[in-house]
Amino acid sequence: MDKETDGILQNRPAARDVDATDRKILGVLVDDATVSYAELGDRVGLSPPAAHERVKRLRRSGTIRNTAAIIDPKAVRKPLLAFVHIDTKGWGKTPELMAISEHPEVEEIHSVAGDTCMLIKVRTEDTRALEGLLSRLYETPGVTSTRSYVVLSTYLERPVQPGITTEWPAPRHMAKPLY
Amino acid sequence: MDKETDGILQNRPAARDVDATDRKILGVLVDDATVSYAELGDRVGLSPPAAHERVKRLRRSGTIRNTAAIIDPKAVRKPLLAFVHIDTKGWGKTPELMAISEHPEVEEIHSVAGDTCMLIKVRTEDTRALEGLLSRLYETPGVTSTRSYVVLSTYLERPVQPGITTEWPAPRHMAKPLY
DNA sequence: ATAATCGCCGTATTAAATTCTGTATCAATA
DNA sequence: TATTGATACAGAATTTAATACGGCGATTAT
Repeated sequence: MDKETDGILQNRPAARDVDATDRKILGVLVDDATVSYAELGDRVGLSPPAAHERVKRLRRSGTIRNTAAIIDPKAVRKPLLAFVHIDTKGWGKTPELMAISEHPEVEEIHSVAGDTCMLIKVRTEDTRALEGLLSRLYETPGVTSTRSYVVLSTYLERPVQPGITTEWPAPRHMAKPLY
Repeated sequence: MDKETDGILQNRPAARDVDATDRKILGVLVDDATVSYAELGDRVGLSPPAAHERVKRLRRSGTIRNTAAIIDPKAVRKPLLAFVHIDTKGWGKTPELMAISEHPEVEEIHSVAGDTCMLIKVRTEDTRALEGLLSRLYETPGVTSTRSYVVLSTYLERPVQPGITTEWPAPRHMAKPLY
């Protein structure tokens, strides 16, 4: 199918009403938006360019909001993401923190304001691997467990542009389910 | 984007796990599945054919369940559909039924088994037009209202192939929301 | 009646999808 | 360690589809 470069908020491209042919087109595209305009035209009784025109209009008018891939959540389930509080003897680049950061599962280490402990973000394949990692972490001299952590099972991570978290309304991809 | 003719239930095309690049691809396609493979490749750091291969695999493995148009329900709301019981003096092609069938809003007329009245299916733009039609119908000599009807507001009608209603499990388009 | 508009078709052109071939990389194996 | 096989990729070539364009018939407005 085509890629429409002109935005949705164009200067009002004649918002005709959705007729029977349009509904047939929508019925096809809801099922499978990867059909060619030739096949689409065949199914609804139009020539390829005519079908193309219809779809373009349906997109511009917002009747077709989007054309999106529908993802199987099970297939894209990501490994576990855990935020773990740990106690160390100090802050900064102490030997304990150096040792912790050696583990590839540890992605971030934060000094938490108003608290005497560190917060680390770790990512593992499953709970078993998470437990193994934590026990290994707690074996590090000077590191003690606070038994305070959050474990999340993420689906699909999406990059967030710097700054947009302060925008309002929220950017579209923040409002959509993360799969 | 492409149209995959080979079915999903192929003989197990190596269900590799979804890696970081796949997730990037999914992130793009969830937002907008109309991007070309060239642009998709650009965004995830692959050549167009490589991106194509990845997407093909994601489709075959079922990770990408479908690529569908997302429709604005408000834009495709259909006129009212009403099923109305009416009393007539008889069955068959009586003058009353002929008069009723003259109205273009009347799409079907049924003789109902085990009942002495008729069931007609009518379609109007809105409730106002529906009321007007009904009052006109009831003005027909020999036709009296039973004050029994059902009014539905449909979104998008989809043709149903003859016979499939007896199939099990139900065909996919029966299970999907009708917009 | 006449002009204007709209939606469509057929054709031509452009762009993208798809195929093909060679290559680098990694893993398993002799 | 060398070798084989499989995998994923890039680049070029080919096929197919998307898109632009011109003209026609029907409908609507003037």
